[in-house]
Amino acid sequence: MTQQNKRPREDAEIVPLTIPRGSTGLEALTEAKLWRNPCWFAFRFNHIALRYNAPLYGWIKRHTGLSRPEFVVIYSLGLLDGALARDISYSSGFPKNTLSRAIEKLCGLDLIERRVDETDRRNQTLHLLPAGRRMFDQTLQQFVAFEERMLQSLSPGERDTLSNLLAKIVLDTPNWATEIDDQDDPEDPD
Amino acid sequence: MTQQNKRPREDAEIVPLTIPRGSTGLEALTEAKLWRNPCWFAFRFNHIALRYNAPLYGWIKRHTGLSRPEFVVIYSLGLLDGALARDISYSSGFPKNTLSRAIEKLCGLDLIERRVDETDRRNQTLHLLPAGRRMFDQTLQQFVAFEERMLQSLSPGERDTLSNLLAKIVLDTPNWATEIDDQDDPEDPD
DNA sequence: CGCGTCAAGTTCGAAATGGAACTAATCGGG
DNA sequence: CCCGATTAGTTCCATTTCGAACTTGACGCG
Repeated sequence: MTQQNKRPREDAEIVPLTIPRGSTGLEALTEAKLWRNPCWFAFRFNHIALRYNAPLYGWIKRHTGLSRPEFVVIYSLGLLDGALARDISYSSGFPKNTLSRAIEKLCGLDLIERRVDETDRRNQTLHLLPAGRRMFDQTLQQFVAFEERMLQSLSPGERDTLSNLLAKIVLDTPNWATEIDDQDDPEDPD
Repeated sequence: MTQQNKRPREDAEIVPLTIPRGSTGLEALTEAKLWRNPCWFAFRFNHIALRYNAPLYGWIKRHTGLSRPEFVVIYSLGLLDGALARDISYSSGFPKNTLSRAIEKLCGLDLIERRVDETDRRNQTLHLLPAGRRMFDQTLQQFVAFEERMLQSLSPGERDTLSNLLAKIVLDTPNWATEIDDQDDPEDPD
C-alpha cells in the first residue's frame, strides 16, 4: 500500500478492457488514471473532490434547500462574519454573479443581511442572521463527520503531513497563472 | 512554513474585516478557510482544484474548442483506449448523460469512434481516431507543465509522500457513502 | 420460453451557470 | 476639480448541466 507515483506494480501488462474490478478493486480506467497517469496529482484531488462534493452538497440541498454556492456563503460567513461577496468569490472560486444571486436569495430567506460599508459605499459586508447562524451550527457537524470519514485511512501523523503539504501548495496558488497563454509552447516563461 | 492544521499563529486575535492582504499575503477569508477551518482538507483540495481546472480547461477550450467533459473523454481514452462511457463517468464524476452528449460530438468531429461490443450489445467501447490521438499527444505537455507548476513548491521527497497519502485516500473512496442519510441528525438538534 | 429486473446509453426540459455588458462608487493624475 | 481608469456588485442571456424518464439489450428464474 506504499505504492509509488507511476510504479504501481512490476508486471504492468495490458489490462483487459472493460471492468476487471479485480486487482485493486477498481475498474480499469480508474486504475489507469491513478497509476498510469502523468498528472497523478490533478486526478487524485479532482477524484476526491468529486466523491466529497456530490454526496455532501446533495445532503445540504435536501436538508436545507440551499444550492452549493448558496451554502458556501453561509459557510464562509460562519468562519468569518462580515466578509464581502468578492472575498467569497475569490476564496471559493464561484464567479461573482453566481454569488450575487445566491446572496440575494439568502437575504430573502432572512439567513443573512447586507450592510453597506460607509467608508466605501461600493462594498457591502455580509452578516449571518440568527437563522443563518443556526443553520451553520447545525450542518457543521455533518461536514466534520464527512471530513473525518475521508481521512479515516490516515494516521494522525499522516494527516499532519498531508495538511502541511497541501498548505504549501495552497499558499503558492496566488502565484499560478490564472490564464494560460495561447500561442507559446509550454516552457518555463520566467 | 511548517505550520500546523489549526494552529496558525499564537495571537489569533480578531482579524480586521475586509482584506488586510498583509500577514500571509492572503485576504482574510481565504486565510480563515485555511487556518481556522475544521474542514481544512476539504477546503484545500477544493481550492487547488479550482485554481487548476479553470485556467487549464479554459486553455483547452480556446485551443481545441472542446469543453471540459468533452476533453475528459479524449484524455481518458488516451490513457486507456477502449473504455466505456460508464467507466469515464465513474472515474471522472460527470453524469452519464453529459458524457453521452460529449461522445456524440466527438464522434461527429471524427476524434473518436464507437464500437458495439458484440458479446454484450449494450456496451460500446470508445476508441481514439488518429486526430483524437494527435490532440491528446499535443495537449498532454500542457497538462504536465501545469502539474509541474502546481508541485513546484514541494521537494521530490515531499511529492512522493503526497502521492502516497492521496493514493491511500483515493483507494478508500469506493467505501465512502455516495449519499448521506437524510433523517438522522448526527446529534440531537433540539 | 415469457416475464421481471437490471444495466448502458439516450432524450428531454427545467434550472443553473458564467461570460459580457452594465451601474454605481472610488481613486488618481493633470 | 474634472475625467478616465478601476472596482464591487448586478443584470442579461445564450449555453450548459443534470435529474428523471425512456429505450434497448442482457440476464435470471420458474
